[in-house]
Amino acid sequence: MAALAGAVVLPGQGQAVVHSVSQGMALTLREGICVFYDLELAQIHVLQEEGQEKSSESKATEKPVDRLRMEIDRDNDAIAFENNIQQLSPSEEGEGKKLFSTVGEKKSQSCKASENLSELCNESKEQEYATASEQTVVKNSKNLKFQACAPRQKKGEKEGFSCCFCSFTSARLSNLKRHLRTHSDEKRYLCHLCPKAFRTATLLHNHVNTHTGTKPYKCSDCDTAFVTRGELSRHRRYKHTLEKPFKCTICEYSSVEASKMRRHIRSHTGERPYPCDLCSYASKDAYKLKRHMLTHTGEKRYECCVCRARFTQSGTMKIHMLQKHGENVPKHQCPHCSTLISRKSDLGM
DNA sequence: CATCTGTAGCGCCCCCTGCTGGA
DNA sequence: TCCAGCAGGGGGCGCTACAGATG
Ligand SMILES: [Zn+2]
Ligand SMILES: [Zn+2]
Ligand SMILES: [Zn+2]
Ligand SMILES: [Zn+2]
Ligand SMILES: [Zn+2]
Repeated sequence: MAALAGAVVLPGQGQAVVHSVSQGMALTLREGICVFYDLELAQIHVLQEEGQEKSSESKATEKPVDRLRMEIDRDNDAIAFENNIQQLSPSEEGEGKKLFSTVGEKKSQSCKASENLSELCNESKEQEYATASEQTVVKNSKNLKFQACAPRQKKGEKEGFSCCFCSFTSARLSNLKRHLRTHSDEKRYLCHLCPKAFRTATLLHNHVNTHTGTKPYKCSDCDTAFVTRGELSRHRRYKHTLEKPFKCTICEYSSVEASKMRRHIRSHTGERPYPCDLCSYASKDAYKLKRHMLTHTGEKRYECCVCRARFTQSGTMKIHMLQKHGENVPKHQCPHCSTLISRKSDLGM
């Protein structure tokens, strides 16, 4: 298809990573379709804030903040555990705006903070490394607190158990208990191949599989395999079922992933949540900002394997390959004369 | 309780496209 | 005119974190 000049295989393109493409199979997305409603300002604002927060987080990559938040978390734990579970009236999500609203309220909680834990955890903590299959317990004083945290089911209202740290509610006590762990920094499942730690055995198992290359979930339609079921499911939607649950209400665009829809929505709103620290540029997309940063550093990650010329973007190098080193590279012919132009964009004048 | 199953989200990288300005 | 720089919109995947439901 398309693929300018066909699928030209570029011999070892510099440092570019070549991803294998897969193909696929069939499966049904059970749930309905999530519609992105017309830019309700409120929601957009939520998104925006979230985006900014994220951008600063991601580009900062420093830990100080996280450490700070972790400490705050610890304190909260200490305090909040007494108050414990509360009954909250959920009733949050409206039906349709669902996605946006969930997105909006999602990040909330300081749950995040507990995520960069692995790095902190693995430093000291006498960890007895677990084998791939089994796991050992890392001593963590926090456990005790949790044990003491006896959830109480409030009277009347909606029955269910609510978390006192966030808006989470569950009809099952067991799920609430499990949820509570997300507010702690405890990660008792240790990888024996790297310093990472996880909260659940499944998580560790999946992680270890990424080390070993074990991919239990094979696509029946194309032989591509994945570490998790979710990856396989997504792959099938992309390659085989073509299900795109997320629909834009402003245009015809639809996507397989919610994050793609959010990215797309920004093309409508013009929102640019990822500002550059060094200039006035701001991006709608985190990766675009990263790419932009290369213009400040001068880094040229892509090298032509033939002439060693270096380029800032993989696409630019690819074009270079075609124009300079490609045989029978189709040139674009000017519709008005017989001139052959190597670049379509140069046809414009 | 552990486990299965499915989703949410972030990140990474690629693709293609189109414009721009200097050589 | 050529060509590299560089931004916009989007596809596809890697991996982690969780929630609902079950045994
Ligand atoms: Zn497949
Ligand atoms: Zn590991
Ligand atoms: Zn749209
Ligand atoms: Zn900049
Ligand atoms: Zn070259």
